[in-house]
Amino acid sequence: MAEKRGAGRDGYHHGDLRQAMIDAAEAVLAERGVGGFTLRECARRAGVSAAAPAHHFGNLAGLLTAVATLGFDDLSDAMDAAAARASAAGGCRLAAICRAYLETALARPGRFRVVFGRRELDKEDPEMQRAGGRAFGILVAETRAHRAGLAAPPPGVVSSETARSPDFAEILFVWSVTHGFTTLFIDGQFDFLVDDSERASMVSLFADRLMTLLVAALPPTTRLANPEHDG
Amino acid sequence: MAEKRGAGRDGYHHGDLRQAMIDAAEAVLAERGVGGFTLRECARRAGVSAAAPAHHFGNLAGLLTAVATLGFDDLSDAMDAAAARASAAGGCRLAAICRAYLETALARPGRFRVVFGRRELDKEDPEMQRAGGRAFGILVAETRAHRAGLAAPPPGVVSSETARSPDFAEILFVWSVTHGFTTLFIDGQFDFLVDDSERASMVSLFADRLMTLLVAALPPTTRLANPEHDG
DNA sequence: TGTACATCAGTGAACGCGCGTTCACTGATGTAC
DNA sequence: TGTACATCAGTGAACGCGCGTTCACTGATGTAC
Repeated sequence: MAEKRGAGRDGYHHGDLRQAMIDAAEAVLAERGVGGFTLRECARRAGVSAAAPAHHFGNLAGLLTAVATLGFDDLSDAMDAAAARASAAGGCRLAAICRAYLETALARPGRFRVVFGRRELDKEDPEMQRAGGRAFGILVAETRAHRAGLAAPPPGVVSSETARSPDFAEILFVWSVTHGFTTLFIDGQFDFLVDDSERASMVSLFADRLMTLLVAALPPTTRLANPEHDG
Repeated sequence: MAEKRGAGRDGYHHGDLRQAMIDAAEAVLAERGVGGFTLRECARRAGVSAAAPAHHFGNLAGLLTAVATLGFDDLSDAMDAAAARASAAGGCRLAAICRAYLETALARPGRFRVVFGRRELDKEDPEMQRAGGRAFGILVAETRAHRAGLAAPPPGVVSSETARSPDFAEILFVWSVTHGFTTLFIDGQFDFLVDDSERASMVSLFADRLMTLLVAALPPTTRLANPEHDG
């Protein structure tokens, strides 16, 4: 568990400590969760002194921000891939991206909690802002395309005025169902309802039924896409 | 902020340290959130040594469990009251309890996070189990009554077999939307979309629209209440 | 009405812990000449 | 091809902190007789 080696390991310099720290962070998150996450423990696993990470991340928030950025991009990648698969199979893209959101979180709950949780991140970090905007943009675009009856969203439709758009409530609705189920599940709220052996099959079963309800709930856009609004 | 006095304060014995600790815990949660919550800080605010709380709560988890129990009962009380008000006004009870859930969380986000978060609670505590079951029971009963077109749920209908009932997905759906919106909101995920001054009005506006979508999404029960199932 | 005594609910000091960060330092590398 | 030197990315020790919990203790109360 020590002895992570980068390409240029020479006994003194690590070679790729930045990546090694991020890998270690993932492992710590998986084993101990966000609450047990510490800089020193990550440094220990990367086989490096407690002071070394400061050269790469500045401080704890810097490392967490890097993890959150990865987490956002993971969500986006998973959603994009799921949407493409759904299109190819003639399925519902919106249900597919919601399910991808859930599954990404289940695969790495610790990382998911860094992304959406309460530990201090560097909110101004441009990489993280980009990654967050990308993920949100997918959700917005797919929700709109679904309501408009389009096979897939055209590129580049998401504006920064989303919060004032007439379909903001529908977007939040989709996000809320998906995020709510995900959060309740990974935080163990269903544990008292279903025993361990059934939990995995429960996700699969209920995720499908939830997505069906969700998709059915969304009223289609009443006019053609791109109406004049906000006049 | 020190000098909390119970009925029997005598300079040595506190009188009602148990209640004072819970009050202090609420204040700490409000100011610092779950992450900054410590036993010592609560003891300080209650004006008592760090060792004193052990006589009442055993340990940190004991205090958190007491707070979570209160949190559950708060949710239940708010939902019950909202449902009664909705009935009296001829409104939708289900939308009313969901909105009450949201508003209870917004009023005390720290406490809400203790209830649904990741800090260690004593899961075996019978009072907390009772309170949790009560809150969940309201959600289940109101969802069923709504789908069945009843004006209000009959008393005592919630069985422990909820997870196997045919309407479990609908129940989880209602919970997910409500919990998801609540969580996203209190964890600041909408901050980048809406500025501070607009946030309060946003809750009010979108909560209504979300509840409308949610209620519209629920298919009515196809048969009369209480079909034979699970045979 | 008095008194011995058990019990309860505090005190304050201490234990041992791990944390994030800073600091002066040093080993290794790359570059200018 | 050799060498001085700046820069980068490590080290290890230390700082100061606050935490949860334990421990022997003690002040106050209530109860049995």
